[in-house]
Formats: sequence, structure tokens, C-alpha cells
Amino acid sequence: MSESLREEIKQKILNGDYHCEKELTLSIISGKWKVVILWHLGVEGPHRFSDLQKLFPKISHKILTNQLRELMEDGIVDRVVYPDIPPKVEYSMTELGMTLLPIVEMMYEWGKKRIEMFKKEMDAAQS
Amino acid sequence: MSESLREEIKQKILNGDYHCEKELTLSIISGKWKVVILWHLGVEGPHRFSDLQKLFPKISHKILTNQLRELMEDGIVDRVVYPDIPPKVEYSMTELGMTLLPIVEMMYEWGKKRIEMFKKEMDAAQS
DNA sequence: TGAGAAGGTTACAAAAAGGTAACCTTCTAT
DNA sequence: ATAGAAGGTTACCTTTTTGTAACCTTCTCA
Repeated sequence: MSESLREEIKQKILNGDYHCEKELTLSIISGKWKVVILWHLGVEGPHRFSDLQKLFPKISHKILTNQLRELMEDGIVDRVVYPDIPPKVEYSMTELGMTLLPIVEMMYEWGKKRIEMFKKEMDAAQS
Repeated sequence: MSESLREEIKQKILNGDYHCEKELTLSIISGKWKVVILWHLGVEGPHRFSDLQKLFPKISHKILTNQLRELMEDGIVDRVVYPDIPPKVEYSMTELGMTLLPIVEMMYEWGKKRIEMFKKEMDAAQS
């Protein structure tokens, strides 16, 4: 019936009856591939659908479409169809999407440091 | 078999064979209640289990335990049991957890602004 | 004695997210 | 004709995540 956490939170906001600032943000970036997509679009600029497929060989066609659709619904990415044959479709960050990029970049930095900590722990354990 | 995205990403890191910095961070904060829990523990300090229950009346007992367990496994929160009767258990941020707080706070700020935008749009639509 | 407080666990069910595989469109090149 | 390119859709299935409800422990208070 309800169509996900994203929808649930949007409803709450529309009803004006909930404190869900952080949940809203989380609901937008949650998704197995969303932060990586955002990182590439934000840092490297627009990408075609097939570029993204090459970047993430393990994502299936359907799921990639799906993640992009949701990001579009949330106003984070834009989709431009060029009248070419074969089709050419480009995805890019919206202005709003770019305001999300600092968060994505902090997540990247945090994760990087955390991974370095793991490595040190493992090295220490071996000596 | 595999026990979630969190586990999957940890495995990748242990095997040393993956670029998943952002995914690591996301996997830690993903969870319907985790960012709110982190925000309260980080900004307001330690809380008892029952305090958290009162803060989020809709979270079930089991899910709260579960979210806290996962945050503990990830080294983000600490659990201290006091030898009282009835039991007293306090959850708090670890040092590592505190390094995550800036991200949570940015998520809060972003969400807040976004909600304000929604309100303006709705007001504009009504006039 | 038996209800309640604070925390915990377990079996089970429902919803959401992710994934597979097949199909479609329109044109171009073989 | 027919295979391929670039993107899209659909039906179906599996795994993860979230939730419900019941139970347990130990002590205290009525």
C-alpha cells in the first residue's frame, strides 16, 4: 500500500505533522547505489545511463533505472533526453542535488578514515 | 545466509578488495531509526533504553534493541549495564560515534531547509 | 501473592528493497 | 532479415528489514 519509507516521510511533511528532518535526508540517500551515483554525478558531472552501467557493473538495468527515478522524484537529479537514434539520455545533478553533495563527500571521507583504521588494526593483530 | 548490507560491506573491507567508503558510512547510518538515535545520543548525551523508548513511542521494543545492537557492532555506541535492580542500561556515543555526528547534523540542517522549501511551495500554490 | 519496573529474547508475519530475465522501440550496419 | 545499440518496461521471485506478540528475569511494593 504505502510505497516505501520515502513516501511515508513525504506524507508526513505534507501533513505538516512531524519532525523528520534527518529522516527526510536519509530517506533520499538511502538506497544501495544512491550515494555512489550522487558522488559520480556531483563530482564528475553528467553521465549517460550506459556510463553509469559501466561504472557499476553489478547493478542491474532495472535497479539503476529505479534508483535514478527515485532521485528524480526527490528533485535531486535531472534527466535529459536527446532526440538521437539510438537514444541518448543524460542524468545530472540538480541545483538542489548539489546542496546534498557536501554530505556525500563527508560520508566518503569518514568511510575512508574508518577503513584506514581497520587496516591498522589488522596489521597490529598480525605482528 | 548473508546477514545484511552491513555484513556484506564489512566482508569486502576485510578482504581488502573494494572501494566502498561511502557505502560503509551509509551502511552504518541506514536503518529507520539510527540517525535519530545518534542525534539524541550525540547532542543530548547518554540515554537509558527506556528514555529512547519514550522519545520514539512508535518504535517497538525489539527494533530499538536491534538498532542499538547494530550500532554497537559498528563501534558507534556503547552500552553500560549498571548493577541495579530493576536493571539500568545506558547507551552513549563512542569516540568514533562522535566523529559521525557532524554528518548527522548536516543531514538535519539539509532536511530542515528542504522542509522549509516545501512549505513555501505549498503556500505559493494556495495563493 | 501477584503486579509492575527495566531490560531482554524468541517465533513468526508483513512490508520493502533488490534482483533476474524477458520483452519492446527505432534506427543503422551487415 | 537480422543483429546490435541505448534506453525502457514488466512479471516474477528472493532477501532484508521492520514489526507484533508473547514470553523470561529479578527484585520491590501493595
